[in-house]
Amino acid sequence: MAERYARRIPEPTVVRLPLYQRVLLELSADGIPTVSSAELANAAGVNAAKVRKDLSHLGTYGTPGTGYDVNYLLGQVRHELGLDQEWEVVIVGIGNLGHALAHSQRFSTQNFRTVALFDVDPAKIGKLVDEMPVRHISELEEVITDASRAIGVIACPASAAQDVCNRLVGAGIGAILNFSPAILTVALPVLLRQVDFSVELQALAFYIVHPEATVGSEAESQPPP
Amino acid sequence: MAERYARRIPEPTVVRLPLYQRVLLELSADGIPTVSSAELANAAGVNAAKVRKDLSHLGTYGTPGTGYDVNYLLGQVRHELGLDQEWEVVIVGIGNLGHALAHSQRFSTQNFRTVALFDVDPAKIGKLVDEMPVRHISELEEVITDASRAIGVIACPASAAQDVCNRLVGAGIGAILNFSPAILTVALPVLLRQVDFSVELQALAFYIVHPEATVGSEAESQPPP
DNA sequence: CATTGTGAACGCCTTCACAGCC
DNA sequence: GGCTGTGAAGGCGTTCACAATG
Repeated sequence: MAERYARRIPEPTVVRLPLYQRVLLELSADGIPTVSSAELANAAGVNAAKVRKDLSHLGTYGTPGTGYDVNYLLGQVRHELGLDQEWEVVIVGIGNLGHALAHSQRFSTQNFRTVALFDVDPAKIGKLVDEMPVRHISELEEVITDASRAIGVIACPASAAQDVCNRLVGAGIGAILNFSPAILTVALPVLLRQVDFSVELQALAFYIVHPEATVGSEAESQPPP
Repeated sequence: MAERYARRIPEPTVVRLPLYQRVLLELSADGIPTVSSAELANAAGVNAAKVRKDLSHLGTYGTPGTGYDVNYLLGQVRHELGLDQEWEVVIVGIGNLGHALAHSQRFSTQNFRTVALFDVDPAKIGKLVDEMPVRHISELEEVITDASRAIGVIACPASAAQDVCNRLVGAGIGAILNFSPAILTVALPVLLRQVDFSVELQALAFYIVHPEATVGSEAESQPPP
């Protein structure tokens, strides 16, 4: 089946697809054959209209009166997310966080495979983490095979992040996930996403200080009969 | 100076404030007295109009023709984020990630102070991590003093996350930062934010598979003379 | 004269609501 | 009858562009 052409999927939808995927995975494991948008919405913590609109971007996979076939929809969502192929991940910066990421089940499941660990600290190089040797960053280019389809994870201090980023880009990496609090600059064709713990913490503090600014919960509640 | 009343700040702005705060901190450390919205925007990786609109939500702190006074604006932003007071953080789940977070400089700087570590694993309890003993979750209530102003960090496996969440809410915690991939349900008055590595990874994979869906970079480029 | 603050225009996502289908 | 898919409406944040200002 060929790709449908050029439907652009809104980025908020892209970020919710992994949620749906996870819920569908559980439903599938439980042997549940179909879900309605309302059930899926409830499990994912969003509302039903959003689920239907989101899924409509992928195609017409639902059955009126019945809902969605769990396994079929799961396959479609996984295909859309590229989870039916394998992704190589390299982690740069094997401090506490890099260590945690390297161990993480979540990185290794879902067809993301950590293929290399890098650092600059001579004391760390050569050590085995999760049965993988920690290498010096300079070996980056040698280790990655299909760089344009590999994902680089930056878990080093902010001060080194831009340099690491440049090296990753230089090696032709396709996408970067940056866990450092540095604001990185990359040439446009390289994908870049940011995960920043302290931003989340500070946002929480803001909303504690400003309860009136809190936005309502998303999840749907039972409407009165 | 009393709070201005009931200006609601959009959540995208709230999330950008920590970015500005960080940039301003650096500028201040470098002894730079003023910034324009364009400079601040460039350093934060957003555009100038957004910076001005964001800051206008806090008040009228800029000077036409000059820009913003770095130290004054920094103080205002920090006040708005509640960073001029201290925040107690408890971490639940001292696996690799919890360990990393406990060690993290970022959690301890910025007036976020980790005050307790919890787990259920008897093998971990009593161990010292960062000079702090790991306690059993059952001690949660005893350890937290002003729970409503404390932030609970969930770093345990997804399977235990809802239970931990319930305990945190039961102890009267004010806000929760959830690093597990579980979708949590809480009573409304409790603030909840989610950080999910695998979602980010899957989003990156999506955009590698669908280059045409990529949204353009935010940063401003030099306009031609 | 550089730069802010902000109404207004715009674009985009969310929500509604219902026709259509099983 | 239950539920999907979707046009239309609505809401909200972003961007524009310019009058106001030190």
